[in-house]
Amino acid sequence: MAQGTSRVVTMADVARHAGVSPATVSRALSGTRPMSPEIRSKVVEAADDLGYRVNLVGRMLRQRRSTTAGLIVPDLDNPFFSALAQHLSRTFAPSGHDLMIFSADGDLDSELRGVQSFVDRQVDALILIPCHEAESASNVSYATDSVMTIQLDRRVPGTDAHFVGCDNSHGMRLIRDHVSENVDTEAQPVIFVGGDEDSSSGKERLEGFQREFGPGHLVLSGSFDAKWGIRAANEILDHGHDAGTIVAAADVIALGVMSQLHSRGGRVPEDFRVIGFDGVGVFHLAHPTLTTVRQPVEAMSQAIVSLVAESSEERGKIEQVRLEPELLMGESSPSAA
Amino acid sequence: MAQGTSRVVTMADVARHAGVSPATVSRALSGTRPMSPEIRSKVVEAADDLGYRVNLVGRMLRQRRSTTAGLIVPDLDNPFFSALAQHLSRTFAPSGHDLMIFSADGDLDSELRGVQSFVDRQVDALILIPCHEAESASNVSYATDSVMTIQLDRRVPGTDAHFVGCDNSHGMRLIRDHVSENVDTEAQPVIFVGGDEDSSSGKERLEGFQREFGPGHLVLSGSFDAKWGIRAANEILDHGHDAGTIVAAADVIALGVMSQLHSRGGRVPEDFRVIGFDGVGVFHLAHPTLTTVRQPVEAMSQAIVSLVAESSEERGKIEQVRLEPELLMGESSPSAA
DNA sequence: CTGTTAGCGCATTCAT
DNA sequence: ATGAATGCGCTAACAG
Repeated sequence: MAQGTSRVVTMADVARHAGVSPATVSRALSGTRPMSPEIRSKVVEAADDLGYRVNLVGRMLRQRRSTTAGLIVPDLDNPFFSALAQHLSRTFAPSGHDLMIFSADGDLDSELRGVQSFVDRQVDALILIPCHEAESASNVSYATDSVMTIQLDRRVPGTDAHFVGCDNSHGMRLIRDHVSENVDTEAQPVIFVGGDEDSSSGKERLEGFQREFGPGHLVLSGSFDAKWGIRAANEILDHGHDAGTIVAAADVIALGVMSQLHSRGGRVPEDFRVIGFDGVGVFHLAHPTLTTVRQPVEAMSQAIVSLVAESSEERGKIEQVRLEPELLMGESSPSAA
Repeated sequence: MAQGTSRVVTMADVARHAGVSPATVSRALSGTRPMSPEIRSKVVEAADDLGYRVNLVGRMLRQRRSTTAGLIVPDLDNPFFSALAQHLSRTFAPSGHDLMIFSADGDLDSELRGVQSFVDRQVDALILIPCHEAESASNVSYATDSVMTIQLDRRVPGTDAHFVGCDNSHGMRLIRDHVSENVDTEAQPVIFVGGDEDSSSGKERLEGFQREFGPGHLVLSGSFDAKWGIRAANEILDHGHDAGTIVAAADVIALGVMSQLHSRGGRVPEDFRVIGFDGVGVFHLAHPTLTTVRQPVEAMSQAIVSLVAESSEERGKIEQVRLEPELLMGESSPSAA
C-alpha cells in the first residue's frame, strides 16, 4: 500500500541537481522571464529527471492565484445544470484553468459554504448559478467582494457581478410564433407550467409568456423538476381540460407533464401539444420528441471562458451577456408542414 | 465594482487586536490545545470583530491537508453519475470536508489532468470513477501514490485503491429471478443490451447476465448512453424480433431502447419487457415506469464518507465494499400479480 | 541574465 | 498556558 506517500522533491532539489539557484528553476519552468536556452534545458532536464512537479499550494500562497475556476450549481440532479457543468468543463479544458464544481443542493447555506470554499481556495473566477433570486444576494456579494464572479443562467438583481445567460424573452417569442402559426389558440387553451418563480430565469419565462400570449391563460407555478410536471399535468386534467397547448418553463417539467398526460390517456400531440425549454440534457429521450427552446450552452460557456481570460489581463467593467436561444422542432407540437 | 478586493486581515492582525501572540490566535481558533477560556473568548471576539477568516492556503501549505475531497466523474451528462455526485455532495456536507467535482469528459487525458489537479491541490481524499477498466490504471496509480484514493462504481483491477460499488452479480440475479417468475423465456427471447465493456461495471453486468441466463441469448454491447439504446432497439427490431425481454445495463440505455421501440410501434410491456439498471437519476421519467435494479447510492455515499473519516485517524488496509442493490418494480415488465 | 533575500499566512516546534 | 522563532514551497524584488 503506497497510499499517502507525499511528493518530496522540491524546487531546491531541482536547483541543486541542476547546479543553479531556486529562482532560476522557477523562471525556467514558468517561462516568465527571458533566459539562456542552455540553462533552461538543463533545468528542465533536471526537473523531469527527478520527477519534479511544482507545488501548487506554495505557488498559490505566493501569487494569490490558483489557475482554478469554481462553478456552483444549485443541483446536479437537474439535467440542464449538469449539462451546463459538462459543457463548461469541456470549454475550460483547453484554457489554463481547471474547473471545479460544487453542488449547493438547492440550499442557501450550502451555497454560501460553496462560495466560501472557493474563495478560501483562491479561485481566479467563480461562476455561480444562484439558488434564489433575492436571498442569494448576500452570497453573490460575498463572492464579488473577493473574486471575479460570473452569474450564470440566473441573475440576482442589484449585484455587481457579471452575468451570462439566455434571452428568455426571445425564447418565449419563438414559442409564441410557433404556436400561433400552428394552433388555433382561440379554440383551445394555452397553459403555462412554470418553474421556480424565485429564480430569475423562472420569472423571466413567466413574464415572457404573459407578454407574448397576453392575459387570460391558465398559469401554474412550481419548481424545476419532473415531479412538479407530473403534478401539474394532474392539475390540468383535473381542471377539466382534455386538450390544449402546454408551455413548460423547462424540459424536465415538460417530460413530467408528458409522462403523466400519457398515463392518464392524454395523447401528444393529438390532444395536447407540449413545448419545453432548455434543449440540453436528456430531453431527447422523450417520446414523442419534445419541441423545445434550446439554450445556446456552447456560446454561454465560451462567453464565460472569455470573460475569465480577459479578467486576468484587464479589470474591465461588469458585463451582462444575453445570448439568443433557438427553437428546436420536435413531434410534441405540430409543425406547419 | 468591488471585484478582486482580497482579504487583508491576517492572524497577526487578530493577535495585535487581542493583545496576544499569533500562536495563541492559531490555537484559540483551531482549538487544538488547552488554554484559558478568557483568552480564547477574547481572541474569538477579536477575530470576528475584524471579520477574520483563516487563510486556507497558508494552512494547507503548513499542514499538507486541505479539508477537501475530490470526485472525478467520467461524464456529468450521464444521469447516474450526476446523481451520484449529488448524493455524495449531500453526504459530505455534514462532515468537515468540502467535495469538489471534476468531469473527465470521458477522456483519459482529462482524467489524468483531474487527478493531477486534485493531487496538486492536496485533497485529503480522491474519489474516482475510472473511465476505462485497463487504461485508467496509470491514473489510479498516480492518485494512490500521493493521496488516499477510492474507486467508485468502477474498478481497475490490480491497483491498491479502495473500492466502493454495487454488487452487479446480485443485481443480475434479481433480474433473472424476476424474469423467470413472470415470463416464459422459452417462448420469447431474452436480449441483453450492454454498456461499455471497457468498464468494470459494464463487464460485470454482462458476465452476470451470462451466468444467470446461460448461453444462447442475443447480446449487444455499446456504451452507457441513450443513443446507444436507440441504436440497439433498431438492431433488435431489424433482427426480426417483435417480442421479448430486454435487459439493459443501465437506465439511460433502457430509456433509449423504450423510446425507439415506441417510435417503431413496439409496445411495452405487451410486446417487449424492458428492465434497466441503476435506479437513480431521471429513470422515473420513462413511460411506462421502468423496472430497474436500484443501486444503493446512499449506502455507497455513506461508505465513502466513512472511509475518508477513518483514514484521517488510522491508515487501515485497502477496503473493497460491495453493497447490495434492490429490484424496483415498474410497469415496463409484468409483475406476478 | 542569474543569484540572494525576503515573505506570502499559517501551525508547530522549543523555550519560558 | 503563552510567546518567540522556524519553515512549509514558492516567486517577486533587488542586486549584481
